[in-house]
Amino acid sequence: MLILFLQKSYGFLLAKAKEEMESRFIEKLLPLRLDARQFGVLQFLEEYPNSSQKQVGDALQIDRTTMVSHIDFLEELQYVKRIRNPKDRRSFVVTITKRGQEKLKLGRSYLEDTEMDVLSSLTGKEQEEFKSILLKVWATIQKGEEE
Amino acid sequence: MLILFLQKSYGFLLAKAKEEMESRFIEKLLPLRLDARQFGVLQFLEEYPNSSQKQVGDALQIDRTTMVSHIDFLEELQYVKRIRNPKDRRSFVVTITKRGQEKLKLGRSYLEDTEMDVLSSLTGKEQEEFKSILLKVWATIQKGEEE
DNA sequence: TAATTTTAATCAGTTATACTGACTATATAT
DNA sequence: ATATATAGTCAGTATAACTGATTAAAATTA
Repeated sequence: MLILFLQKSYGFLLAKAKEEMESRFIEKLLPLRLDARQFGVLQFLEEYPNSSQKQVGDALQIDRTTMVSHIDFLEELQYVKRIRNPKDRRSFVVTITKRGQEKLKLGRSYLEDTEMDVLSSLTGKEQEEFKSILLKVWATIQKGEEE
Repeated sequence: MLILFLQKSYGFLLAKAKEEMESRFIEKLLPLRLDARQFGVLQFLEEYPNSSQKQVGDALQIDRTTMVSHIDFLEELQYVKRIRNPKDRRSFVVTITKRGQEKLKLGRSYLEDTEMDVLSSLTGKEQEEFKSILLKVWATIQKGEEE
């Protein structure tokens, strides 16, 4: 198939790379019964332990009602626990369990495997450049969101 | 907010860049009454005129029943026309109309504007590298799909 | 201190989107 | 001539996130 306008656009190429990365990752996550979003929630909770549902949602841009379902789900799998925050009894302190940490560790290795598969055609130097470019773009996006 | 594991992952950064690109593009497309997917269909039809719904769907990975809705929608806006293919009366030849071409042209300029906005923090050289890296990744993905 | 407003989480119901599977009409293969 | 495969359609389903109302608790204000 000839090169299309679409295939010369950053937007299209980004979307394709993202889809490929995500679909491969989701497939690897399947046995852990997690999707990419839920993996993200777990990872956030490990790095920012005892966050509230609101804090997780704000950081990962997940709607409050959607957060309820995610935490319900993760709690059912015993990957996290809700504990009432004694300092603010409206909110929960959400903690990742031992089991959750184990799954998360596996998930991280799956993510790294996926990334290396999808980026296998790039040289080490290109991979570095790619990361640094993506970080620059991310910084722009972050700046835009502050306003 | 400190850098998270997530923010060091290609998958996460790709997803964020893609989301930002897409949401800004969708917003710009709003007055044309198109979303990114429908824009893609129009662009494909301009480059591969007289494709069938199946051919568009195969190229852009859109399900056959979803293609029906997209073409219904585009036809209602008079951006495309369905004409029975006399050589195979099961299928349609889908053609982009004059009006569709005008909207498409506008859409392309919006896409280029969006891309330049999102990638504004990159130098010209970095933008080139980014494109060439994304094309390499795309080639890998394509190869994987052939099998 | 009492009354008011704001906030975190929840829940029922809605919306958007794409999908499954059955069906029609036509074409291809046996 | 019969059987099988294909393009497109449609009704109904699944999924996922969202809207708006509600509860309980906290913060603000009077």
